[in-house]
Amino acid sequence: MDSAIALFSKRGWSGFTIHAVAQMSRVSLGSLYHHFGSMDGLAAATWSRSLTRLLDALAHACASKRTARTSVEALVVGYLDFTERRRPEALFIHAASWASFLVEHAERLGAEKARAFEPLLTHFARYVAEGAVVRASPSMLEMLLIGPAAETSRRWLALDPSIDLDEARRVLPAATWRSVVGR
Amino acid sequence: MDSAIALFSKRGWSGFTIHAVAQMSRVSLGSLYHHFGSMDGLAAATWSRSLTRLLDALAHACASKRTARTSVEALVVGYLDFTERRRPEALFIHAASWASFLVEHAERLGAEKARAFEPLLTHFARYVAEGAVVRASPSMLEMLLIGPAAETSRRWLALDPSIDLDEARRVLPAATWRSVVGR
DNA sequence: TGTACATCAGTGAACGCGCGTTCACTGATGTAC
DNA sequence: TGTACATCAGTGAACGCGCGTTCACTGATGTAC
Repeated sequence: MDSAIALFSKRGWSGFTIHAVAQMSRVSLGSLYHHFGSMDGLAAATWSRSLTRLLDALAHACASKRTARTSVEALVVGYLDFTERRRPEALFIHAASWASFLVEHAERLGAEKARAFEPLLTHFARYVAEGAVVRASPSMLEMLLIGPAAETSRRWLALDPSIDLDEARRVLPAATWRSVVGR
Repeated sequence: MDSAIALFSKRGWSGFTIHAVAQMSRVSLGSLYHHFGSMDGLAAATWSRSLTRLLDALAHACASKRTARTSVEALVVGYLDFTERRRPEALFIHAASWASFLVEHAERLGAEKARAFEPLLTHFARYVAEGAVVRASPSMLEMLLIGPAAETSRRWLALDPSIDLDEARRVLPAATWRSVVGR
């Protein structure tokens, strides 16, 4: 899976083949098939592991915060930090959104995502109940919380030179907070 | 290009082949190569046309607005409307973000995007200068303005059942405005 | 207007590369009694 | 402890399908004089 991530990061989809993964990882083709079942299975497992790491990082960033505002700001900064520090994995998470293996393994991947997402849901549920953040469905709240950070990450990962993650860390946390503050 | 969009929308990347486009459009392979040069060229032209349509729709939605707030809200609603009404094209715009043809034709596509983006930049530049919206780089402002709407569109296009575009139209415009309002 | 030629638009069978996948196999480890 | 067998992990050459691309070609349109 490390090789798969590295290959995608270096060569994009065209370098993301099971032959290349076998060669780079020094694991035989047969062994890859023995453990992952198919190329799609390998891709799905890799994607799931990366997404879980992102969600764990976000949950960890919020866990110690005791107010709605500091939690929101930690979430945004955590997202940007993960993007910068784990670039290859962040890239794969975003780029694979429309790949066929996500559809084929949708139910299993969805369950794993839900499990990794649960701590964040619980953490923010309190602030929603208290009225500290806007009353909206969990999904809409999620869109507001991660929308700007996710879009910024995507542009940065796509090498857009006009995106500066340091500026994003200065501007986005407060702006995101303003967008979700209750009342 | 219509066939390319329709094929991608129906069958995803695996159905997006130049043979399939030739068959569906009843244009010969040779003719496609005569006009587009390659499969990548066809994909790039298709992507560019769709993105221009989106940006034109957004510019049109804002053009008649006379205040910062109504402009921001029209932009957000315009994005969501485009996603719903032109689903296949919106899907292709998002899904192609990490395709190889974008890298290969980066400079030409970048120039075309900049041209289509210009009216929006001009429209909002006034509000930035007046201090009606936050002082931040144009890129950061763009992330705040389209981030939540873009993320919502992506999830909806990926068939996430928890995303309701009508709720998004009620919640996101005001929230987005709060995130960018000056002072 | 006619003739000669150049350019452009379009055709589709054929090619060959690279990809995911298969499969008969080896060797190591676990289990029964 | 020894024997027989089953299961699991791992191997890599070989296969065949489907994809992007090529190319020799036809016919229509434009240009020169």
